[in-house]
Amino acid sequence: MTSPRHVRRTPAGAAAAQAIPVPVLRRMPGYLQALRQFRTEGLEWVSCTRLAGRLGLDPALARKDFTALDITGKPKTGFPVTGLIRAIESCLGWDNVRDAFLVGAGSLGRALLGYRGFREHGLNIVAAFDTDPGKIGSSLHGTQVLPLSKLAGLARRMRVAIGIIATPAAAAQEVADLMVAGGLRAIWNFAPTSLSIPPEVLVENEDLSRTLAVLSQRLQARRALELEENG
Amino acid sequence: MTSPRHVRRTPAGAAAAQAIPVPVLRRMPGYLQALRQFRTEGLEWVSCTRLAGRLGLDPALARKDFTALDITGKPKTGFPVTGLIRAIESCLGWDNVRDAFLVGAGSLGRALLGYRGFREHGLNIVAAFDTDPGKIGSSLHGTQVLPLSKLAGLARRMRVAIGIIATPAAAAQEVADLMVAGGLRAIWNFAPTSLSIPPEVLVENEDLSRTLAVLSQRLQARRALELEENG
DNA sequence: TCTTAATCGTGAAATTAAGCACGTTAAAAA
DNA sequence: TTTTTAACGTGCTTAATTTCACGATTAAGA
Repeated sequence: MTSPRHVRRTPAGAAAAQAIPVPVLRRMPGYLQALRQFRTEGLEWVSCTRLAGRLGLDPALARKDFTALDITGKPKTGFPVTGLIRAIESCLGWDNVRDAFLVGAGSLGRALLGYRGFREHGLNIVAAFDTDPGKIGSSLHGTQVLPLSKLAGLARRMRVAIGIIATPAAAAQEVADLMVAGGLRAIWNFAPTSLSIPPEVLVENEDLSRTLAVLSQRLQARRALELEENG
Repeated sequence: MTSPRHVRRTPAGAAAAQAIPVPVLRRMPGYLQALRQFRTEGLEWVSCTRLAGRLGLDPALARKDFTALDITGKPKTGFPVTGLIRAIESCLGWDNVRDAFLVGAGSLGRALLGYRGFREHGLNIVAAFDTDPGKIGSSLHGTQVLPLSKLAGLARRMRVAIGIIATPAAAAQEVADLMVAGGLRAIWNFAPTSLSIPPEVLVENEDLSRTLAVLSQRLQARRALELEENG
Protein backbone atom coordinates (compact mmCIF):
# COMPACT_ATOMS: atom_id res chain seq x y z
CA MET A 1 0.00 0.00 0.00
CA THR A 2 1.33 3.47 -0.87
CA SER A 3 1.82 5.65 2.15
CA PRO A 4 2.15 9.37 1.36
CA ARG A 5 4.21 10.62 4.27
CA HIS A 6 3.89 14.23 3.27
CA VAL A 7 1.43 16.21 1.27
CA ARG A 8 3.36 17.35 -1.77
CA ARG A 9 2.95 21.03 -2.43
CA THR A 10 5.36 20.95 -5.28
CA PRO A 11 4.30 19.41 -8.58
CA ALA A 12 5.74 15.90 -8.82
CA GLY A 13 2.49 14.15 -8.10
CA ALA A 14 -0.95 14.30 -6.61
CA ALA A 15 -3.59 16.97 -6.25
CA ALA A 16 -2.80 20.62 -6.77
CA ALA A 17 -2.25 21.33 -3.07
CA GLN A 18 -2.00 24.61 -1.27
CA ALA A 19 -0.29 27.53 -2.95
CA ILE A 20 2.99 28.42 -1.29
CA PRO A 21 2.54 31.79 0.46
CA VAL A 22 4.34 34.75 -1.04
CA PRO A 23 6.39 35.51 2.11
CA VAL A 24 7.74 31.97 2.02
CA LEU A 25 8.71 32.25 -1.65
CA ARG A 26 10.39 35.58 -1.03
CA ARG A 27 12.61 34.00 1.62
CA MET A 28 13.70 31.12 -0.60
CA PRO A 29 16.39 33.03 -2.53
CA GLY A 30 17.94 34.06 0.76
CA TYR A 31 18.18 30.47 1.91
CA LEU A 32 19.64 29.54 -1.43
CA GLN A 33 22.31 32.22 -1.23
CA ALA A 34 23.36 31.17 2.26
CA LEU A 35 23.31 27.48 1.33
CA ARG A 36 25.56 28.06 -1.67
CA GLN A 37 27.96 29.85 0.60
CA PHE A 38 27.89 26.96 3.05
CA ARG A 39 28.55 24.59 0.18
CA THR A 40 31.65 26.49 -0.93
CA GLU A 41 32.78 26.34 2.69
CA GLY A 42 32.66 22.58 2.37
CA LEU A 43 29.70 22.01 4.65
CA GLU A 44 27.60 18.96 3.80
CA TRP A 45 24.86 19.21 6.41
CA VAL A 46 23.27 22.27 7.88
CA SER A 47 20.66 22.77 10.57
CA CYS A 48 17.84 25.28 10.40
CA THR A 49 19.34 26.82 13.50
CA ARG A 50 22.54 27.68 11.72
CA LEU A 51 20.98 28.59 8.40
CA ALA A 52 18.35 30.86 9.91
CA GLY A 53 20.96 32.35 12.22
CA ARG A 54 23.02 33.48 9.27
CA LEU A 55 19.99 35.22 7.80
CA GLY A 56 18.64 36.65 11.03
CA LEU A 57 15.50 34.54 10.97
CA ASP A 58 13.78 32.30 13.50
CA PRO A 59 14.83 28.65 13.08
CA ALA A 60 11.23 27.49 13.36
CA LEU A 61 10.34 29.72 10.45
CA ALA A 62 12.94 28.06 8.26
CA ARG A 63 11.70 24.63 9.24
CA LYS A 64 8.16 25.64 8.42
CA ASP A 65 9.22 27.16 5.11
CA PHE A 66 10.92 23.91 4.12
CA THR A 67 7.71 21.96 4.54
CA ALA A 68 6.83 23.41 1.14
CA LEU A 69 9.73 21.46 -0.33
CA ASP A 70 10.15 17.83 -1.31
CA ILE A 71 12.77 17.24 1.31
CA THR A 72 12.92 16.30 4.94
CA GLY A 73 15.57 16.87 7.56
CA LYS A 74 17.19 14.54 10.04
CA PRO A 75 17.09 15.21 13.77
CA LYS A 76 20.42 16.17 15.27
CA THR A 77 21.91 16.63 11.79
CA GLY A 78 19.69 18.94 9.83
CA PHE A 79 19.41 19.02 6.04
CA PRO A 80 21.88 17.97 3.34
CA VAL A 81 23.20 21.19 1.83
CA THR A 82 23.15 20.14 -1.79
CA GLY A 83 19.85 18.35 -1.42
CA LEU A 84 18.26 21.44 0.08
CA ILE A 85 19.69 23.61 -2.69
CA ARG A 86 18.25 21.30 -5.30
CA ALA A 87 14.89 21.15 -3.54
CA ILE A 88 14.60 24.93 -3.43
CA GLU A 89 15.70 25.33 -7.04
CA SER A 90 13.19 22.74 -8.11
CA CYS A 91 10.44 24.41 -6.12
CA LEU A 92 11.14 27.76 -7.78
CA GLY A 93 11.59 26.28 -11.24
CA TRP A 94 15.21 27.41 -11.28
CA ASP A 95 16.49 23.99 -12.18
CA ASN A 96 15.73 24.44 -15.83
CA VAL A 97 16.20 27.66 -17.73
CA ARG A 98 13.31 29.56 -19.33
CA ASP A 99 13.64 32.01 -22.19
CA ALA A 100 12.57 35.60 -21.70
CA PHE A 101 12.15 38.77 -23.75
CA LEU A 102 13.19 42.13 -22.43
CA VAL A 103 11.68 45.40 -23.61
CA GLY A 104 13.47 48.70 -23.14
CA ALA A 105 17.14 49.05 -23.96
CA GLY A 106 17.72 52.04 -21.70
CA SER A 107 20.10 51.98 -18.80
CA LEU A 108 17.98 49.68 -16.70
CA GLY A 109 17.47 47.29 -19.60
CA ARG A 110 21.19 47.23 -20.28
CA ALA A 111 21.91 46.54 -16.64
CA LEU A 112 19.52 43.62 -16.61
CA LEU A 113 21.05 42.26 -19.82
CA GLY A 114 24.48 42.60 -18.28
CA TYR A 115 23.60 40.61 -15.21
CA ARG A 116 24.94 37.12 -15.82
CA GLY A 117 23.39 35.71 -12.68
CA PHE A 118 19.93 35.27 -14.17
CA ARG A 119 21.01 31.98 -15.68
CA GLU A 120 21.27 30.59 -12.17
CA HIS A 121 17.76 31.83 -11.53
CA GLY A 122 16.28 29.96 -14.42
CA LEU A 123 16.10 32.98 -16.68
CA ASN A 124 17.68 33.42 -20.10
CA ILE A 125 17.05 36.70 -21.87
CA VAL A 126 17.10 35.75 -25.54
CA ALA A 127 16.19 39.06 -27.13
CA ALA A 128 15.72 42.71 -26.34
CA PHE A 129 13.23 45.07 -27.95
CA ASP A 130 13.01 48.82 -28.34
CA THR A 131 11.34 51.42 -30.51
CA ASP A 132 14.38 53.66 -30.86
CA PRO A 133 15.85 53.17 -34.38
CA GLY A 134 19.24 54.12 -33.00
CA LYS A 135 19.19 51.11 -30.73
CA ILE A 136 17.54 48.58 -33.03
CA GLY A 137 20.05 46.29 -34.69
CA SER A 138 22.71 46.82 -32.07
CA SER A 139 23.81 44.19 -29.65
CA LEU A 140 23.98 44.61 -25.89
CA HIS A 141 26.03 42.14 -23.88
CA GLY A 142 25.59 39.74 -26.77
CA THR A 143 21.85 40.16 -27.05
CA GLN A 144 20.26 41.56 -30.20
CA VAL A 145 17.99 44.58 -29.95
CA LEU A 146 14.98 44.12 -32.22
CA PRO A 147 12.08 46.40 -33.18
CA LEU A 148 9.21 46.22 -30.72
CA SER A 149 6.81 45.45 -33.53
CA LYS A 150 8.33 41.99 -33.87
CA LEU A 151 7.71 41.03 -30.25
CA ALA A 152 4.33 39.35 -30.47
CA GLY A 153 5.14 37.28 -33.54
CA LEU A 154 8.50 36.13 -32.26
CA ALA A 155 7.10 35.32 -28.85
CA ARG A 156 4.59 32.97 -30.40
CA ARG A 157 7.09 31.37 -32.73
CA MET A 158 9.74 30.89 -30.06
CA ARG A 159 7.24 29.95 -27.34
CA VAL A 160 8.71 32.47 -24.96
CA ALA A 161 6.80 32.64 -21.68
CA ILE A 162 8.35 35.51 -19.73
CA GLY A 163 8.49 39.19 -20.55
CA ILE A 164 10.48 41.86 -18.76
CA ILE A 165 9.36 45.47 -18.99
CA ALA A 166 12.19 47.95 -18.49
CA THR A 167 10.69 50.95 -20.24
CA PRO A 168 9.61 54.33 -18.88
CA ALA A 169 6.24 54.27 -17.17
CA ALA A 170 4.48 55.91 -20.08
CA ALA A 171 5.23 53.04 -22.45
CA ALA A 172 4.64 50.18 -20.06
CA GLN A 173 0.95 49.50 -20.64
CA GLU A 174 1.39 49.42 -24.39
CA VAL A 175 4.26 46.99 -24.06
CA ALA A 176 2.27 44.84 -21.67
CA ASP A 177 -0.57 44.67 -24.20
CA LEU A 178 1.88 43.46 -26.85
CA MET A 179 3.20 40.84 -24.49
CA VAL A 180 -0.29 39.59 -23.77
CA ALA A 181 -0.99 39.54 -27.50
CA GLY A 182 2.17 37.50 -28.02
CA GLY A 183 0.95 34.89 -25.59
CA LEU A 184 3.47 35.51 -22.82
CA ARG A 185 2.44 33.94 -19.55
CA ALA A 186 4.30 36.06 -17.03
CA ILE A 187 5.44 39.67 -16.87
CA TRP A 188 8.16 41.11 -14.68
CA ASN A 189 7.45 44.82 -14.61
CA PHE A 190 10.18 47.29 -13.68
CA ALA A 191 8.24 50.36 -14.81
CA PRO A 192 6.82 52.38 -11.94
CA THR A 193 3.19 52.05 -12.94
CA SER A 194 0.39 49.59 -12.37
CA LEU A 195 -0.63 47.54 -15.40
CA SER A 196 -3.97 46.15 -16.38
CA ILE A 197 -3.46 42.60 -17.48
CA PRO A 198 -5.85 39.69 -17.94
CA PRO A 199 -5.81 37.28 -15.00
CA GLU A 200 -4.30 34.42 -16.98
CA VAL A 201 -1.04 36.36 -17.24
CA LEU A 202 1.04 36.59 -14.08
CA VAL A 203 2.50 39.97 -13.15
CA GLU A 204 5.09 40.90 -10.59
CA ASN A 205 6.08 44.50 -10.13
CA GLU A 206 9.64 45.34 -9.18
CA ASP A 207 9.47 48.80 -7.76
CA LEU A 208 12.66 50.15 -6.27
CA SER A 209 10.82 53.04 -4.72
CA ARG A 210 9.03 50.67 -2.37
CA THR A 211 12.21 49.67 -0.61
CA LEU A 212 13.47 53.22 -0.75
CA ALA A 213 10.27 54.36 0.96
CA VAL A 214 10.95 52.10 3.91
CA LEU A 215 14.58 53.15 4.12
CA SER A 216 14.03 56.87 3.91
CA GLN A 217 11.05 56.99 6.22
CA ARG A 218 12.88 55.01 8.88
CA LEU A 219 15.91 57.24 8.49
CA GLN A 220 13.78 60.33 8.84
CA ALA A 221 11.95 58.95 11.86
CA ARG A 222 15.23 58.10 13.54
CA ARG A 223 16.54 61.58 12.86
CA ALA A 224 13.41 63.11 14.36
CA LEU A 225 13.81 60.94 17.43
CA GLU A 226 17.43 61.97 17.92
CA LEU A 227 16.54 65.61 17.56
CA GLU A 228 13.92 65.21 20.22
CA GLU A 229 16.18 63.42 22.67
CA ASN A 230 19.34 65.45 22.30
CA GLY A 231 19.29 68.93 20.89
CA MET B 1 -8.84 72.66 26.83
CA THR B 2 -6.49 71.19 24.26
CA SER B 3 -8.13 68.40 22.34
CA PRO B 4 -5.73 66.25 20.32
CA ARG B 5 -8.06 64.89 17.68
CA HIS B 6 -5.48 62.58 16.21
CA VAL B 7 -2.36 60.91 17.46
CA ARG B 8 0.43 62.16 15.25
CA ARG B 9 2.59 59.34 13.98
CA THR B 10 4.62 61.64 11.81
CA PRO B 11 7.21 63.94 13.36
CA ALA B 12 5.71 67.42 13.64
CA GLY B 13 5.09 67.24 17.34
CA ALA B 14 4.53 65.11 20.38
CA ALA B 15 5.80 61.77 21.55
CA ALA B 16 7.53 59.33 19.26
CA ALA B 17 4.38 57.38 18.40
CA GLN B 18 3.99 54.02 16.78
CA ALA B 19 6.29 53.07 13.94
CA ILE B 20 4.52 52.94 10.60
CA PRO B 21 4.29 49.27 9.53
CA VAL B 22 6.44 48.19 6.61
CA PRO B 23 3.49 47.05 4.46
CA VAL B 24 1.98 50.51 4.78
CA LEU B 25 5.22 52.20 3.78
CA ARG B 26 5.62 49.90 0.81
CA ARG B 27 2.21 50.94 -0.48
CA MET B 28 2.94 54.65 -0.23
CA PRO B 29 4.92 54.95 -3.48
CA GLY B 30 2.03 53.34 -5.32
CA TYR B 31 -0.40 55.88 -3.96
CA LEU B 32 2.01 58.62 -4.91
CA GLN B 33 2.35 57.39 -8.45
CA ALA B 34 -1.41 57.20 -8.94
CA LEU B 35 -1.94 60.58 -7.31
CA ARG B 36 0.58 62.26 -9.60
CA GLN B 37 -1.25 60.77 -12.52
CA PHE B 38 -4.55 62.10 -11.21
CA ARG B 39 -2.95 65.50 -10.80
CA THR B 40 -1.80 65.61 -14.41
CA GLU B 41 -5.35 64.67 -15.36
CA GLY B 42 -6.47 67.84 -13.62
CA LEU B 43 -8.19 66.19 -10.71
CA GLU B 44 -8.16 68.25 -7.50
CA TRP B 45 -9.93 65.86 -5.14
CA VAL B 46 -9.85 62.12 -5.01
CA SER B 47 -11.63 59.58 -2.84
CA CYS B 48 -10.01 56.49 -1.40
CA THR B 49 -12.54 54.52 -3.40
CA ARG B 50 -11.19 55.81 -6.67
CA LEU B 51 -7.53 55.83 -5.66
CA ALA B 52 -7.57 52.31 -4.26
CA GLY B 53 -9.60 51.14 -7.24
CA ARG B 54 -6.87 52.25 -9.61
CA LEU B 55 -4.33 50.24 -7.65
CA GLY B 56 -6.45 47.19 -7.04
CA LEU B 57 -6.62 47.72 -3.29
CA ASP B 58 -9.43 47.84 -0.76
CA PRO B 59 -10.63 51.43 -0.14
CA ALA B 60 -10.65 50.85 3.61
CA LEU B 61 -7.00 49.87 3.43
CA ALA B 62 -6.11 53.15 1.80
CA ARG B 63 -8.05 55.07 4.43
CA LYS B 64 -6.29 53.18 7.16
CA ASP B 65 -2.90 53.74 5.53
CA PHE B 66 -3.54 57.49 5.43
CA THR B 67 -4.08 57.64 9.15
CA ALA B 68 -0.28 57.52 9.32
CA LEU B 69 -0.22 60.87 7.54
CA ASP B 70 -0.77 64.39 8.75
CA ILE B 71 -3.84 64.84 6.63
CA THR B 72 -7.51 64.20 6.93
CA GLY B 73 -10.15 63.69 4.28
CA LYS B 74 -13.55 65.23 3.84
CA PRO B 75 -16.70 63.12 3.66
CA LYS B 76 -18.31 63.01 0.24
CA THR B 77 -15.25 64.61 -1.34
CA GLY B 78 -12.18 62.66 -0.32
CA PHE B 79 -8.67 64.04 -0.12
CA PRO B 80 -7.07 66.99 -1.90
CA VAL B 81 -4.75 65.51 -4.50
CA THR B 82 -1.82 67.86 -4.00
CA GLY B 83 -2.26 67.85 -0.24
CA LEU B 84 -2.16 64.09 -0.15
CA ILE B 85 0.91 64.03 -2.37
CA ARG B 86 2.66 66.45 -0.07
CA ALA B 87 1.63 64.50 3.02
CA ILE B 88 2.99 61.25 1.65
CA GLU B 89 6.22 62.87 0.46
CA SER B 90 6.68 64.44 3.86
CA CYS B 91 6.01 61.15 5.61
CA LEU B 92 8.65 59.41 3.53
CA GLY B 93 11.12 62.24 3.75
CA TRP B 94 10.93 62.77 0.01
CA ASP B 95 10.16 66.45 0.35
CA ASN B 96 13.79 67.35 0.81
CA VAL B 97 16.63 65.72 -1.03
CA ARG B 98 19.33 63.73 0.75
CA ASP B 99 22.80 63.09 -0.61
CA ALA B 100 23.92 59.52 -1.20
CA PHE B 101 27.08 57.66 -2.19
CA LEU B 102 27.00 54.77 -4.60
CA VAL B 103 29.61 52.03 -4.65
CA GLY B 104 30.11 49.83 -7.69
CA ALA B 105 30.29 51.33 -11.16
CA GLY B 106 29.30 48.16 -12.97
CA SER B 107 26.21 47.88 -15.09
CA LEU B 108 23.84 48.04 -12.17
CA GLY B 109 25.60 51.03 -10.67
CA ARG B 110 25.52 52.81 -14.02
CA ALA B 111 21.82 52.10 -14.35
CA LEU B 112 21.12 53.54 -10.93
CA LEU B 113 23.20 56.61 -11.74
CA GLY B 114 21.30 57.00 -14.97
CA TYR B 115 17.92 56.98 -13.32
CA ARG B 116 16.85 60.59 -13.04
CA GLY B 117 13.79 59.76 -10.98
CA PHE B 118 15.63 59.43 -7.68
CA ARG B 119 15.53 63.18 -7.23
CA GLU B 120 11.78 62.90 -6.85
CA HIS B 121 12.33 60.26 -4.23
CA GLY B 122 14.51 62.45 -2.07
CA LEU B 123 17.74 60.89 -3.24
CA ASN B 124 20.68 62.60 -4.86
CA ILE B 125 23.68 60.47 -5.73
CA VAL B 126 26.60 62.83 -5.38
CA ALA B 127 29.48 60.45 -5.99
CA ALA B 128 30.28 56.95 -7.13
CA PHE B 129 33.11 54.75 -5.92
CA ASP B 130 34.94 51.79 -7.36
CA THR B 131 38.22 49.95 -6.98
CA ASP B 132 38.82 49.46 -10.71
CA PRO B 133 41.52 51.94 -11.81
CA GLY B 134 39.99 51.87 -15.28
CA LYS B 135 36.80 53.37 -13.93
CA ILE B 136 38.21 55.76 -11.35
CA GLY B 137 38.36 59.31 -12.63
CA SER B 138 35.71 58.80 -15.24
CA SER B 139 32.29 60.33 -15.10
CA LEU B 140 29.03 58.43 -15.41
CA HIS B 141 25.87 60.38 -16.18
CA GLY B 142 27.64 63.41 -14.76
CA THR B 143 28.76 61.72 -11.57
CA GLN B 144 32.46 61.33 -10.75
CA VAL B 145 33.82 57.87 -10.02
CA LEU B 146 36.25 58.04 -7.10
CA PRO B 147 38.55 55.47 -5.49
CA LEU B 148 36.80 53.44 -2.83
CA SER B 149 39.50 54.33 -0.32
CA LYS B 150 38.17 57.88 -0.20
CA LEU B 151 34.67 56.88 0.79
CA ALA B 152 34.86 57.03 4.58
CA GLY B 153 36.68 60.35 4.73
CA LEU B 154 34.45 62.04 2.19
CA ALA B 155 31.32 60.69 3.84
CA ARG B 156 32.29 62.30 7.11
CA ARG B 157 33.30 65.58 5.53
CA MET B 158 30.19 65.85 3.35
CA ARG B 159 27.87 64.49 6.03
CA VAL B 160 26.40 61.97 3.63
CA ALA B 161 23.85 59.68 5.29
CA ILE B 162 22.90 57.12 2.66
CA GLY B 163 25.04 54.53 0.92
CA ILE B 164 24.08 52.37 -2.02
CA ILE B 165 25.90 49.09 -2.58
CA ALA B 166 25.86 47.96 -6.20
CA THR B 167 28.88 45.68 -6.14
CA PRO B 168 29.18 41.92 -6.62
CA ALA B 169 28.21 39.93 -3.54
CA ALA B 170 31.82 39.15 -2.68
CA ALA B 171 32.72 42.79 -2.15
CA ALA B 172 29.55 43.87 -0.35
CA GLN B 173 30.52 43.24 3.26
CA GLU B 174 33.79 45.08 2.90
CA VAL B 175 32.02 48.04 1.35
CA ALA B 176 29.42 47.98 4.09
CA ASP B 177 32.16 48.11 6.71
CA LEU B 178 33.64 51.16 5.02
CA MET B 179 30.24 52.81 4.98
CA VAL B 180 29.76 52.17 8.66
CA ALA B 181 33.24 53.53 9.29
CA GLY B 182 32.31 56.64 7.33
CA GLY B 183 29.35 57.27 9.57
CA LEU B 184 26.62 56.55 7.04
CA ARG B 185 23.25 56.02 8.66
CA ALA B 186 21.44 53.93 6.07
CA ILE B 187 22.49 51.38 3.47
CA TRP B 188 20.54 50.33 0.40
CA ASN B 189 22.06 47.01 -0.56
CA PHE B 190 21.65 45.66 -4.09
CA ALA B 191 24.21 42.89 -3.67
CA PRO B 192 22.67 39.46 -3.24
CA THR B 193 24.12 38.75 0.17
CA SER B 194 23.19 39.43 3.76
CA LEU B 195 25.32 41.99 5.54
CA SER B 196 26.31 42.23 9.16
CA ILE B 197 25.83 45.78 10.23
CA PRO B 198 25.57 47.41 13.65
CA PRO B 199 21.98 48.15 14.68
CA GLU B 200 22.37 51.91 14.53
CA VAL B 201 22.75 51.70 10.76
CA LEU B 202 19.60 50.97 8.79
CA VAL B 203 19.78 48.39 6.01
CA GLU B 204 17.33 47.56 3.28
CA ASN B 205 18.11 44.81 0.83
CA GLU B 206 16.91 45.11 -2.73
CA ASP B 207 17.02 41.61 -4.07
CA LEU B 208 15.58 41.09 -7.53
CA SER B 209 15.65 37.36 -7.09
CA ARG B 210 12.96 37.59 -4.44
CA THR B 211 10.40 38.87 -6.89
CA LEU B 212 11.67 36.51 -9.54
CA ALA B 213 11.19 33.63 -7.13
CA VAL B 214 7.51 34.44 -6.77
CA LEU B 215 7.04 34.88 -10.50
CA SER B 216 8.79 31.73 -11.59
CA GLN B 217 7.32 29.48 -8.93
CA ARG B 218 3.82 30.66 -9.75
CA LEU B 219 4.46 30.16 -13.44
CA GLN B 220 5.78 26.68 -12.85
CA ALA B 221 2.85 25.78 -10.58
CA ARG B 222 0.39 27.02 -13.19
CA ARG B 223 2.13 24.98 -15.87
CA ALA B 224 1.94 21.87 -13.71
CA LEU B 225 -1.73 22.47 -13.12
CA GLU B 226 -2.46 22.81 -16.83
CA LEU B 227 -0.55 19.67 -17.62
CA GLU B 228 -2.61 17.82 -15.06
CA GLU B 229 -5.96 19.10 -16.31
CA ASN B 230 -5.46 18.87 -20.06
CA GLY B 231 -2.79 16.67 -21.60
C1' DT C 1 24.36 -0.32 25.83
C1' DC C 2 22.59 3.76 27.95
C1' DT C 3 22.58 8.65 28.39
C1' DT C 4 22.88 13.18 26.63
C1' DA C 5 22.14 16.76 23.49
C1' DA C 6 20.81 18.81 19.22
C1' DT C 7 17.38 19.08 15.85
C1' DC C 8 13.24 17.93 13.47
C1' DG C 9 8.14 18.37 12.61
C1' DT C 10 3.97 20.31 14.11
C1' DG C 11 -0.03 21.89 16.78
C1' DA C 12 -1.22 25.86 19.61
C1' DA C 13 -0.69 30.71 20.87
C1' DA C 14 0.46 35.28 19.73
C1' DT C 15 1.06 38.82 16.69
C1' DT C 16 0.18 41.38 12.68
C1' DA C 17 -2.36 42.69 8.65
C1' DA C 18 -6.52 43.04 5.91
C1' DG C 19 -11.40 43.45 5.29
C1' DC C 20 -16.00 44.63 6.97
C1' DA C 21 -19.61 47.43 8.96
C1' DC C 22 -21.48 51.26 10.78
C1' DG C 23 -22.14 55.82 12.79
C1' DT C 24 -20.86 60.50 11.28
C1' DT C 25 -20.21 64.24 8.12
C1' DA C 26 -20.45 67.26 4.32
C1' DA C 27 -21.88 68.26 -0.40
C1' DA C 28 -25.52 68.22 -3.65
C1' DA C 29 -30.23 67.72 -4.91
C1' DA C 30 -35.08 68.13 -3.99
C1' DT D 1 -34.63 73.77 4.33
C1' DT D 2 -34.78 68.95 4.18
C1' DT D 3 -33.38 64.76 2.05
C1' DT D 4 -30.22 61.99 -0.21
C1' DT D 5 -25.82 60.24 -1.17
C1' DA D 6 -20.88 59.40 -1.18
C1' DA D 7 -17.08 59.00 1.64
C1' DC D 8 -14.57 59.48 5.94
C1' DG D 9 -12.74 57.40 10.43
C1' DT D 10 -12.66 53.58 13.35
C1' DG D 11 -13.83 49.58 16.22
C1' DC D 12 -14.61 44.74 15.32
C1' DT D 13 -13.94 40.45 12.77
C1' DT D 14 -11.44 37.53 10.05
C1' DA D 15 -7.35 35.86 7.95
C1' DA D 16 -2.52 35.33 7.52
C1' DT D 17 2.02 35.04 9.43
C1' DT D 18 5.27 34.33 12.93
C1' DT D 19 6.75 32.54 17.26
C1' DC D 20 6.50 29.29 20.98
C1' DA D 21 6.53 24.78 22.96
C1' DC D 22 7.03 20.03 23.08
C1' DG D 23 7.19 15.14 21.88
C1' DA D 24 9.88 12.28 18.74
C1' DT D 25 14.18 11.06 16.67
C1' DT D 26 18.90 10.31 15.82
C1' DA D 27 23.91 10.90 16.37
C1' DA D 28 27.60 10.97 19.60
C1' DG D 29 29.76 10.15 23.96
C1' DA D 30 29.99 7.76 28.57
